[in-house]
Amino acid sequence: MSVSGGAAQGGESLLFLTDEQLRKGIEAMFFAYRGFTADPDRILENYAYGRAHHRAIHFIHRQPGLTVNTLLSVLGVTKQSLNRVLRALVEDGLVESRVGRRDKRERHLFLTEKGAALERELSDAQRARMRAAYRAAGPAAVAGFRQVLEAMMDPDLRRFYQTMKDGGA
Amino acid sequence: MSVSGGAAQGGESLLFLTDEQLRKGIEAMFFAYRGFTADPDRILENYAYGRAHHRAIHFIHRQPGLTVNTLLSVLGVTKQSLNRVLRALVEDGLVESRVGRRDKRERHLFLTEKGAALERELSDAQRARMRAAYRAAGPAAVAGFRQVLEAMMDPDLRRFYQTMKDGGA
DNA sequence: ATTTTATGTCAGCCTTGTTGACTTTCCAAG
DNA sequence: CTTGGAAAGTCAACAAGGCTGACATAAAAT
Repeated sequence: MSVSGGAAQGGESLLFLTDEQLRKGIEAMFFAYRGFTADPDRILENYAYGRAHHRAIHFIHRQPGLTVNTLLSVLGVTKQSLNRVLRALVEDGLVESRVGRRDKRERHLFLTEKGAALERELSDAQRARMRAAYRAAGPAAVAGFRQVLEAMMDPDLRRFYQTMKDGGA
Repeated sequence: MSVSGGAAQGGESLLFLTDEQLRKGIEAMFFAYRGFTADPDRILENYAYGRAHHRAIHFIHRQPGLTVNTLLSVLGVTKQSLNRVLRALVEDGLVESRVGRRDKRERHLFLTEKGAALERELSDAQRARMRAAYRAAGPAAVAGFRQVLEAMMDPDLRRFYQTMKDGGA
């Protein structure tokens, strides 16, 4: 139940590790994620796309030329599921799929200008909320926010997240 | 695109508000949320339940006796969608639905012992990851984490979140 | 008493996830 | 040069969990 005791422990109180605090953290994640996706979701309704399309567009923008297989593991869905989404985006002219030069089995994905425009619209909205939250909380809180989130990721994804740390492709 | 300039601003640098930093925050949310749901999802596979059941169970545990309508707005789904989930949980004997005493239109929801057991199994797993992340990041980071998440919520949900701040019902 | 509102249920549809089976393309090893 | 296997794509069928619309019943309001 409570964290190895409950009262103050060493030099630092460990009260932030109580079940109650952890529960609040869980709920905070849940509610915040709702807010996090709300604005893009509203925009996507105007096109005939969903969250799945948004995610694909986001990472193609972030790493132009990434392969389908890479995108698959980043998104954590099956190729069949991604394929449906990708096909729609290619047909609609938002994404270009180029056969690999070295390995022609691979398809490298790029946003077209039209795709980039939608990406901008979506990420502008999402960043606006993020910016407001960051500004309200301040730089120290933001650092903590990032630290906790990183610690929460699965190791594989954390590695991926960190390699694309501060630059697109 | 950078934040109102880019260089240091007032007393504090505003570099944490650049588009790059915001993008990293967005990705951190995405990857962390995957980790956040991974453990419960694995457990739920053993029963025939999904994330939707988990969410219902979580909030019924947190506020025993809450009405269907309240749960509806907390979860942000339609009553029809919730109904399907709730019906399964009631039929399987995890949730009890009692007619309201004052207003007999309302149904008040409670976990049975069986429901409470599943709740424990799920939240133990989720809290274990949360605890590890909290411990790794430290109390100051956790405070920041919570601050940013709160700032990211829609106002209505933030109010709800805060009212059930530090005690179930 | 009748109408209106709140609540919950049922039926049917859509998106997006899943598995499984199969083909095509192509690299690389025998 | 042939063959084995990886990468990619396709088709089909299905499940979870969103949605809307129609409807039943209880409570409240007129």
